[in-house]
Parts: sequence; structure tokens; C-alpha cells
Amino acid sequence: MIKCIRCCHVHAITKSGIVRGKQRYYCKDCNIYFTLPDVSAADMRQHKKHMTTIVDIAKALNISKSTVSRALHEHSDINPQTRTAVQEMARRLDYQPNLLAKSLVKSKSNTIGIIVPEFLTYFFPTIIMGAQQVAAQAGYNVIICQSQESYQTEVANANVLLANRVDGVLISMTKETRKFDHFKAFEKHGIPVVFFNRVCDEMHTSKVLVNDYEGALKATEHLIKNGYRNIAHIAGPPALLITRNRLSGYRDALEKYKLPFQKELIVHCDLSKKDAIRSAKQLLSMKNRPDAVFCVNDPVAIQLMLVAKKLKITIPSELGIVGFSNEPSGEVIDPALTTVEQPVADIGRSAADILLKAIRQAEDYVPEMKSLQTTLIVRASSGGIGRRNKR
Amino acid sequence: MIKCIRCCHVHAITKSGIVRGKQRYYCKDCNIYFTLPDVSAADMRQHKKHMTTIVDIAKALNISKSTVSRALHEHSDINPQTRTAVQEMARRLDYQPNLLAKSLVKSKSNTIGIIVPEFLTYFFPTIIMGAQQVAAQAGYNVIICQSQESYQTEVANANVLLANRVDGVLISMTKETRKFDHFKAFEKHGIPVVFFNRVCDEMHTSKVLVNDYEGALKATEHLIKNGYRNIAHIAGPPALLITRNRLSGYRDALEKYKLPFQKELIVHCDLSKKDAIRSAKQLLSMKNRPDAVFCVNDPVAIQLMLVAKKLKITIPSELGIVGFSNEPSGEVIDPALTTVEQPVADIGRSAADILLKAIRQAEDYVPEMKSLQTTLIVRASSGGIGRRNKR
DNA sequence: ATGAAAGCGCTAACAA
DNA sequence: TTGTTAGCGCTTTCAT
Repeated sequence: MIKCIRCCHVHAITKSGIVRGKQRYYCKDCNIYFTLPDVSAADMRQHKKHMTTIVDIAKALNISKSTVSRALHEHSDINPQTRTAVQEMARRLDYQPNLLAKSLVKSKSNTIGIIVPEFLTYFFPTIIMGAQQVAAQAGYNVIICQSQESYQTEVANANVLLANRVDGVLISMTKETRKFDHFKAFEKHGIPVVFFNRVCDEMHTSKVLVNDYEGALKATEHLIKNGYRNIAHIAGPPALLITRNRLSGYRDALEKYKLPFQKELIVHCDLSKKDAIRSAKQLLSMKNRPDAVFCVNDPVAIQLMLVAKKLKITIPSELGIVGFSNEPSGEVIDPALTTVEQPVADIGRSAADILLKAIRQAEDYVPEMKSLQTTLIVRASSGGIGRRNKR
Repeated sequence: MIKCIRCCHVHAITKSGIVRGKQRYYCKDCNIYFTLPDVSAADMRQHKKHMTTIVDIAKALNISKSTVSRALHEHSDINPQTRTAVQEMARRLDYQPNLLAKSLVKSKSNTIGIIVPEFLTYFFPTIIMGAQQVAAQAGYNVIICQSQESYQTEVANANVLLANRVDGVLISMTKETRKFDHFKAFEKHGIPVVFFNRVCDEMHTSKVLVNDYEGALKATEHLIKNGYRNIAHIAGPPALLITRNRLSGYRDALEKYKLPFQKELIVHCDLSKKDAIRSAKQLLSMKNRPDAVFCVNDPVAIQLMLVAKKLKITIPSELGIVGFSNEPSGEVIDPALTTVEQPVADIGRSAADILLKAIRQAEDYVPEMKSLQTTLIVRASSGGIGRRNKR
């Protein structure tokens, strides 16, 4: 069975003549001709090539390696001629500085570590992307670790980063982390730490969060302005900070408009799909059914919408809905979901910015706390009470 | 303005007495009391601590550092007593081996690099997650690079990885890459490379792909079996491999069931939302309108569905739709979208597996090509011609 | 302006 | 079983 060298498939291959004594093949999908490459072990062995070092350059030019080092770094005291000669030779020998060696002698790895609980949703990858961009721009590499929501793994992650002598660390804790010695180890060695999203109270370091409170306030206010009066809230697990802050924003919005805060209109949900459906059903089957719901996040809002549809409750005329986080699904569902957008990539960028500043300033650095702003995205699901869903 | 040390917000803070001469605050959102930490620069300076090395342990125990090294590595010839003594001391001094130094002497960094074109969709993060899991399990770190679909950035990325002496590299090329010297540089130094998703024909290395052809075949076959006869295809940009392979699967399915291949039922789309809408309109306004469409991916399928809804074309009774890639939105839309699922995380896992094997086997390694299987996920959007969308 | 030498923290061959 | 020594590739005094 011959595989196409491009698409790796077998089904579209036909023989197509002989070339230089070798069978030639054709893949009709990829529209390319090819012969099977013959790499002998000998060929491979050739590869195992020594990488050129400053010593190689020094020998080739018959000068000392210190001179080479200086020439490569645009040092002040260096003969322009030798400098160009060295740089030319470096190019010719295809020199790549060994950053490991440099890191060792400088005690600086130009690497930052990131510890995140997971990598499954779009949330953390996006944050990492943002952080990576900023880091790369400043010449830093990023080592990523997943704690898998396990305290033990998180401790192991921290040790890996420590052993790799990262210059700084970005952390979002697991939900089960209660001891912080593995974080304090960084501080002890002067390695700055910035927490984001899931922050650690006990550590006096920089933190980056999203202004959940304000987002929730704006969302609820929007519902009120659109005429809804009996507004419920599907909240998250009470233990989470976001839950408290979003609930708090919801509560204060009601207060601001002199609407009564009704305890029975708050339903806590563990964020699973199943429990979201349960919460939705609970709210929608109340005798005094709410005319709008502010949901702790978009997936919950979407489940609520699906339940409402099944119960033939019209959105937004009979039920206004607002979510939180602006997930792609919200745009597609009908009616489209009003939501609070969080600047996810900015969390990563800000955290990395702050971390780099901390690395540069070293002792003089003063920890800072940053709270990023949210944006209300108005779509059809909160169009107004009594109004028909247009389209 | 006092910020809560947990939530970084200002709005819920109240003063709450004095403790040890310092003002105490209370955050009613977080329900915690706190005083402002006072870290003087002096406090921080203390931190900048020397990390213990094997020499420190050696001195403390009055033995040589080689003995320490051996004890720490469970070397064969070592007195059990000294071994435990060393390990105990290592623990007490909080020893963390310096992996940079180790890498330098062993010429092995225990790090693999990944170069991906972007990080915005869920596709590449998921692959990276899979690769990272496998790597971490084997004690490898992962350095990630984004080429941003730019050839030049990709070259820079390759140099970064080279300079960091990674032990192997995972690559998905940019769409503008036409020269491959920066990849060949890895080979030249015996650093194994595995391509995934966007592979490079010119390099005789391992490759991991998804069986797009078979996925498309199954999808189209499914439509045929459900009674659709006039099946169109919204394809991707002709330059992409996935476009050709999915088109090829579509074509062969028609052939298998002796249905005519009609050129006018193929519409190419650049995958942007705008062009997806254009393609959808083009197909649905034909005199001889297709009764089903196999779409090159889910976002395109979703746009098609939205256009069809607007035109009051009933899905699936008047129009069957199948997408590709199983994105979350497909589950939420009504009717739910039938799609071909790709094992995204498996791509990363497989690629990393193959790479680690290549690293271990070094010269003896023979490049391999892997094509991962797809799964058809049947939902309502392809429910059958003339049938009503249930629910 | 350049070279010699020490050392970053570690491993490993060779002695003892 | 343990110590001695020589590097890995680089930077950085200190001489010259």
C-alpha cells in the first residue's frame, strides 16, 4: 500500500511510469507525482551534526572566543573589521547561539511559565495566546503547564517551572488549591508571579481579573431599561468569585432602580448542562414566572433558551435573556443572545505585560491589581418585553 | 481607592476597625477582612535568594559533588547511607536541580517546540493541549510559537526553537510557506520534525493528518441513503489540501451510488462568513435547486442554514445539510447540524507520540505517516427528504 | 582592541 | 564506594 506523500492516503494512488529506475506514483487527489524517498540509516547518521559554537568561529578566524562573543553582541570596544568578519563567519557557519548556555551563565532563562487548570474551553487557550504574543515580542519563550484542576499536579508544575529557572510565572489556580507553599517558593527565589482569573488572596502579588461586577450590573440594567421588571438570576456555584461578583452586580442594579430583590429569583447552578436545564425549568415553572433572566454565562443562557422554546415561551417578548462571556454559539441561536463580552485575550496580554515589568524592575517592583472592563453586546434575546422577535 | 485583595474591586469595600495599628477593610462581595500588606523594598530584596546546588549539598555533608549527583540519581554504586543522607539534605535545603545546566551538559533540553499558524480557533489550541499532555507525561516541556500565517515569522520561530536546542518539533505550516530551508535546518542537526494538518511534501518526515476523504465520503453517502439525490457541495479554497480531499470524497460517494457528478453543484468558498453566505445564496437560487448540501466545514454549513431559513426552505425536508468538524454551535442551532467529527486532540497526541518515538530512536527512526479517522455525527439537519424536522 | 581565565551547575570518565 | 578532573557553550572580569 503506497501512501501519498502529501495526503497520506491510499485511495487515489496510481502508478505512473519509472523514473531513474524507480517506480513513480501519482495521487489524483493531490495531483502530484512522486517516487518513494529512500533514506538509508547512513543518510540519517550524516545529519547528527555538530552545531557551530563561538569556538568554531574563533578558530576559523584565529582569534579568541571572547572576541567573538563581543563581536556578536555589538560590544563597544571592538574593531569594526573584526566585528564584520565575525558576523560574516557566523552567517557562513550557520551559527545559532546556544541559549541554554547563555541562560546558565546569566542566570536568566528568558522563559516564562504558565499554569492553567485546563485547556478544554476557549477561555484559557485564548489567554495563553495573548500572553504568548506579548512574551514573544519581548524575546521570551512560554512554557505551558496544565494542572488539570489537581492540587498535586499543580505542585508538580510549579517544580518543573522552578527547575527550568523560568524568569516569571503566570498562574490561574485549581479550584482545590488551599495551600500555597508551591507558589511562595517562587517568591522566595525572587521569581515574580502574576495571578489571573483564579487568584490567590494569601499572596501579595499582582493580579489580573475581569470586572464581573460591572458587567453584571450593566447586563441587568439593560434588562430593566428594556422594560423587564421581574428579573431572575441563574448564578454559578457559590464558592466561585465570579458567582459572587456577578450576583452582586445583579443585586445592585435592582437596588439602583428600586426594584425588589427577591431571593426566590436566584437559582444556583453548577454550570453543567444538566443542572442548567434543571435551573431553567425551576425558574420557568414558578407561579410568578420571571419576565427576564440574567445568566451567569452563555452556555447556561443557551440551555435556558432551549427550555423556554420547548415551553413555547416567546423570547424576548415574554422572556428576556442575557448571558455572559460572548461564546460563538450565542450568535447562531435564534434569537441571538445578548451577552457580556470579556476581553479574554487581554487578560493574557495584561498579565504578561505586568509580569515582564516585574521581571525587569526586580526588587523595585510594586505589585499591582488590574481589573479589565467588560462590554455589553446587545442582540435580540433581550429586545424588550411585549416586543416580537424581529426577523 | 482601596481595592479588595481578592477581587481587585473598589465598590464593596468598607473600613472595619483598626488592627495592630493598621486600618482594616472589609469587602462585602468577597466577605473577607484584610489589611493592606506593606512590603518594603527591603523585604523584597531578601527574596533574591540563591538556589541550592549540588555543591551546597556536598559542602553541607562534606563529600564531593559527584557523590551527590550519583546519590540523587539512584546510581548503582552508592552507599545507601550516603544516599539517604544526601536525599535528606536535598529536601532540607529545598534543592531544585537546574535543568538548564543538565541540558547543557547532556545536549538534551527535554523540550519540544510547536509552530502553529494561529491560535484563534479551537482547532490549534486543542491540538496543542493534546501534544502537551503527551509531552508532559514523558517529562518534556513544550515551547509554543505562533507564525501568524507569516512565512517570515515562521522562519524566526524556527530559529528560536533551534537556539533553545529543542529535542524535536511539531509543525503546521503557514499557508504562504513555499521555501523550507528553515525546516531542513532541523533535519541537518538531527532534530526530528513531525508535520500535522498542514504538511510539507518536500520533507521526508513524519506526518499526521485527518482522513478528510473518508469523512466526506461518509457524509455524502449518509445524505444519499437518506433519500437526497441532487446533492451539492460547498468546497473550500482550491489550494488547500482539505478542499481537494473532501471534494474527492464527495465525488466518489456520488460515483459509488451512480449519481451524476454535476459541476455546477460545486461552489468554492474562501471560508469567510461573507463568502459562505454568497455561496449559499448561489446554490439556493439555482433553477434546479439542490435538495442537499455537503459543506466543507461547520461555520459554512451554519451560514447556509441561516440563509435557507430566511428563504423559508425547510430543513431537512426540503434541504439536507451536513457540515464538517463538529463545532459547538452545530448542536445549538435548530435543526441541529449533522457533521463529521475530527479527533482534534488526537492529532496533537499522535504527533507528539510519533515525535517522542523519533527522539528516542534517533538514527534508527523511520518516518511514518498517520491518517486519523473521522466520525459521522448524525443530527436533525439531514433527517431525510420530505420528512419533517421533529421537535 | 584583544586574550586568558574563571565560572554558571551539572555529568561522566577515570583514578583511587 | 568515592573523589578528581574535564568539559557542555557562554559571559565577564582582569590583564595585556
